Order: sequence, then structure tokens, then C-alpha cells
Amino acid sequence: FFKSSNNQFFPSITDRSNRHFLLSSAKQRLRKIAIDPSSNTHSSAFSVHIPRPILISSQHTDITSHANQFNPAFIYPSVPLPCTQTRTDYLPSNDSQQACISEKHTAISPVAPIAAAFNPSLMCLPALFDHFGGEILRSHMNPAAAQFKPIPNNERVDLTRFLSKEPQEWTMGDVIAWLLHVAERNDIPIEDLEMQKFANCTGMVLIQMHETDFQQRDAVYGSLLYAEFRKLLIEERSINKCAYKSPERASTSRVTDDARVSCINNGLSVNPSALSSLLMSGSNSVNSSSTQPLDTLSQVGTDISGSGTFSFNSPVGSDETFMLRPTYCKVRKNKDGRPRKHSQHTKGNKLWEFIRDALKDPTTCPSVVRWEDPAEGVFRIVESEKLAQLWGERKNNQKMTYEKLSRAMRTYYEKRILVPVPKTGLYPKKLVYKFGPSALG
DNA sequence: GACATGTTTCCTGCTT
DNA sequence: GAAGCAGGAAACATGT
Repeated sequence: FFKSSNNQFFPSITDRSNRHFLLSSAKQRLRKIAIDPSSNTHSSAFSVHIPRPILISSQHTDITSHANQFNPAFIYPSVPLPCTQTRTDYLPSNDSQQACISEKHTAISPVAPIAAAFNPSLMCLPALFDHFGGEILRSHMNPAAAQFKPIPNNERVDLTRFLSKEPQEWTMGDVIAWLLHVAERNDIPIEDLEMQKFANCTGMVLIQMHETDFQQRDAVYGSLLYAEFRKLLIEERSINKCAYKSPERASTSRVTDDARVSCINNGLSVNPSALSSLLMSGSNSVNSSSTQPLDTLSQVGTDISGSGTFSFNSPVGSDETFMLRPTYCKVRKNKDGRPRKHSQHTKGNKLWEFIRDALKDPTTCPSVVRWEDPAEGVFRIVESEKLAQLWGERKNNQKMTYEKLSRAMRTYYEKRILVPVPKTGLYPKKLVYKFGPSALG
């Protein structure tokens, strides 16, 4: 199951630690069902009999058409046979409007939807939550929770995209992805986090929230989430202050200023003393008991000491843990010790990034490139000349060939962006490459 | 203008 | 023999 899931259901979850985290949670669920399917308290997580406040999208109905890629009967023969029924769901919202949707919904086993939720073509958070954690959505049945909107539906979320953005640019999906990372780093079962209560929050909203706002949304982990977000924000500020100011950064700073203005306009106070204590304590020791709005940090007029290497890295992993692992890279320094601005002419256009993106793009994966073992970062080039053609198009170079492309790829060995594929016989001998520990982003 | 980065181009020799 | 791999060397485009 683990092997199968890595290969078939998780290419869209590009972060290895996320895959393992979600998989291990899924395995625990499956184990509970296997032990006692009838009395399983979490069975409603997979049941279609309980009306749940989540908008059913067409992607949900697609689930069943893909679900047979993973047949739970091979593992748990006792699970119920497929059935078909109509369900009705409600979507409460802030203005008390309720969207009511009736849709033909096919349920197979309690297990298959989990696999379907992870299917690369179906990777969307609503599907994941709908079939993964009943409690996450069940709280919507509580009128007290009706003030919060449900998790945005119909949106496929890149679970690492938020890492390349600044918090104030986070979408609602990025916020959810961040919550998943926090849950993983702190060994919190995702169903224990009140994620749906953050579902209407963008990064800007989080910035303006007090600790009490976090606690109101999640009484148990609110303070932790608040502290994590503060820490992230401080580190982000630190990197910004250290880096040369590019037009993009300048733009970002303007957004931050707007946030601060908005914060002030909303009557939120700014306490310089709290800021001073933060500066005194350094970036790694945030006082989680502070109740100052997060954007007080934008008041910082001096540099904040810090390593610039804040990382979401899980303690688990080998030295070969590789690409896409959520991390903030060290700022490269010039000879004079100042951080260098990243080269612009290849920004977002590096060959390995192009290949990474091709591995995430269903139009090229698996027809042009495909994962051999996503957990190990091993991928295979299926159509070498086609890949070279696409790379040439990207670089406006009609003379690009696979020979040249492969030469460029071999330069990555020295930088550890690629590492030699183990000669274990597990993989084909040709056209197989492996991402290395320097493939970050 | 020197230098750094990230390729690109061409090449030889080797392996599959 | 074709395709791919490995790596040296030089050139190139772009940014600092």
C-alpha cells in the first residue's frame, strides 16, 4: 500500500514529508476500520449517510471513476461493497445563506475515497478533508461554528506553494497548506486541528489576527499556531531586511505597509514594547503568550538578528532528503558578506525547476516525464526529444536537443541538485535521474 | 569591466 | 549502430 500510494496517489503532493505524514495518518484510519468497521467512531468520515456541510464538486464525483486504481478489497476484504445513492449537502456561510446541492454521489468502500482523494488528478483539499477527517467537517453542524466558512472547494492546492510566497500573499489554500505543515512538524493529527475555521483566512487575515483570534478558532492549538506564524513572519522579515531590495520585494513591502494601515484602521493597537521584547529575544524565541497583532513586526525599523535559515524540515529524514522539502534556503552571500540577489535571467526558469514543474503538470507527466519513485526523488524521462523541445521553447532556443539538455543536467551533479541514481537494478539504466538535497524550492 | 551564475555548444570516449 | 552517459572546455546571456 505504501509503495503503491507513493507511486500512484502522491505525485501532486510534492513534499516528501507531507506524503509520509498523510500516509501514516491514512494508515492509522484504515487500521481502525479494519479492526472494527461497525463500531469505528470515525466511520462517518467516509460515510455518505451523514449530511456534511461541504459543497460537492464534480471532482468529488470523479473520485469513483478513479478509485478503482486502488482496490481496498485487496487489503481489507471485509469492507462494504460499492453502493450508489443521492446525497444532499449544505454550505453555511457568514451571511446565513445556505447553498443546497443535490448530486448523484457514488460511494464505494469506506477506504477507496481516501485513495481517490490523493489521486494526482483529484488532489484537492476538500476531497482530502471530506474523506479523511469527519471531525473537521462535523463541527459545521454546530451552530456556534457556523460563523466560519467551510474549506474552499474546487481548488487544487499545491501544498508547498506557500513556501515560495510571503505570508501576506498567501491565499486561503496556502493557509491550509501551512496548517498541514504545522500539524506535521508538531505531530498533531490533522483531524485535531480546527482547519475549517481558518478556511476563510488569507495570509493577510492571519497577519491581522491576535492570539485570541487564533485561540477562538482553535482552543487547543490556537496559541501554537499563532506562535508558529509569528516565527515564520519574523524570519521572513529577517530575510527581507538582509536581502537587496528588488522591485518584487519593494512591492511586497508596500503590501505589508497596506496591511499595517489596515491593521491600524481596524483599531488594532501596536505595542512597541512587545516589539522590543521580540527584538531582544531573537527570532528563535518568540513569546507565544503575546497578544499583539502579528503585523506589529512591520514596524521594525532595524534588522532582526537571525540565521535566515528557518526551516520546516522534519527531524526525520536522511541526508538525501531532497527537493521540495519545505525550507527557507540560506541567503547566498557576496564576497563582501552581503546577501546576493538571486540571478534574474533564469529566475523560475532553471532546467531542474522546469523538470520539476513538468513532473507536476498532467500534460507532461507521465507522457514526457514521470516519477519512478517520488519518495526518493527518482524520475524518468519518457520522451527525451519532446522534453528537449519543450525546454527549447521555454528558452526560445529551437536548436535545443536532448544531448544538450542532458549535458546541462549533468552539471547539476556537482551542485547536488541531481545525484547519481543508485545502481540497484530497481530503475531503468537510462533516462533516469534523481533529485538531490540541493533541489530546494 | 570583472565576475558569478546557469546554461549552451561541441567534443571525445565509453557503455548499454 | 543507435542512443545515452560522463565530463572537459569554451562560449554565451544575464545580472551583480
